Amino acid sequence: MRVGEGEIGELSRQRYRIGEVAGLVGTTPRTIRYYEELGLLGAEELRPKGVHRLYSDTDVARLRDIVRLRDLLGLSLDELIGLADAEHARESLRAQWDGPADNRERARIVRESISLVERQVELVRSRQQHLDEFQLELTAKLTQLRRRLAELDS
Amino acid sequence: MRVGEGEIGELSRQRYRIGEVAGLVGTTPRTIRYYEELGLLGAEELRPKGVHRLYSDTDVARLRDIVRLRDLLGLSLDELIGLADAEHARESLRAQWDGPADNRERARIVRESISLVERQVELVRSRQQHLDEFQLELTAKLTQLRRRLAELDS
DNA sequence: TTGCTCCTCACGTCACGTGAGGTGGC
DNA sequence: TTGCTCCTCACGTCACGTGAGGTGGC
Repeated sequence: MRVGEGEIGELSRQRYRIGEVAGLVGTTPRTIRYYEELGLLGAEELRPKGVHRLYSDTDVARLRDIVRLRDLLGLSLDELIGLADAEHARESLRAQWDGPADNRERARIVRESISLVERQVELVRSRQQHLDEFQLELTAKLTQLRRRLAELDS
Repeated sequence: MRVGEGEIGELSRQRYRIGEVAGLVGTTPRTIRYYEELGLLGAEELRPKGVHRLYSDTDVARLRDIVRLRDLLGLSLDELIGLADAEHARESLRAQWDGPADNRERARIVRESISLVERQVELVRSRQQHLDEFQLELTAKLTQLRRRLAELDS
């Protein structure tokens, strides 16, 4: 988190306002503020009170992931904090990346990210299974009902 | 809802206590009471205050469906009320079934049930699609991370 | 009779929604 | 300068959780 920078060579250092971000990820400003309060987006960044919040592309990507985890897997925010640490790890990775070349440390961080993403994949799979079962029951119900209807119409 | 019955020929008129039901469907007594308060289980049945609640097999099946809809699709209780009316329709169907033979009315109820179940199937499908997309992104992330790790280890 | 589960308030909590009143940037 | 979006309290709401104190059935 370098301050007072303005170097050349930084592509797409786009900044978004909270309303834009909300629109991009499909949520509300209030929710984003709440997540910041909980520390879900990383350090509140010592923003002086009253000043408008600004978000980067990585912030947007992170929020999108969080919202998806929440909506698709139904995780509580407490559980989300654990999984969102994957992004935290990746950020510290990026910070490391430009620093001194400690490949051991870099590998450790990458492995940590991998295991977190693997856990997410597992959760998704489990969800899909439950949905598959549910769908089977529903279609069974449907054929049953249609059979009954056919009997009535005859 | 006949009272004071004890006829022969009624199979499995099993009655469950609220704690048993909670265990069977994977929720808590408090939640079941709350759903009854909202009318999700049909008429509160004029139960005198303080008397223990008793549930039938169909109540259990209904609750199981509600809980699944809630957990897998993330529906609000307001939305659930609409979908739970499928069960309501089926109950009135059953009531009709033993009554005078009005096949037209029966067919109407069955068609209504069908369309409600079809809506549920649609919701499930849409969920599955989103999960599929999410999983694709996650596995893409994974191969990316694994590649990076391989580079580091070399 | 003794436990265990049930009952009804009723307050607490989590994850935000919704104004109220005011300030800031294109 | 005028709107529009942003800001911070702060109270409301939805979907329950969690005791407190008491009653009921095997």
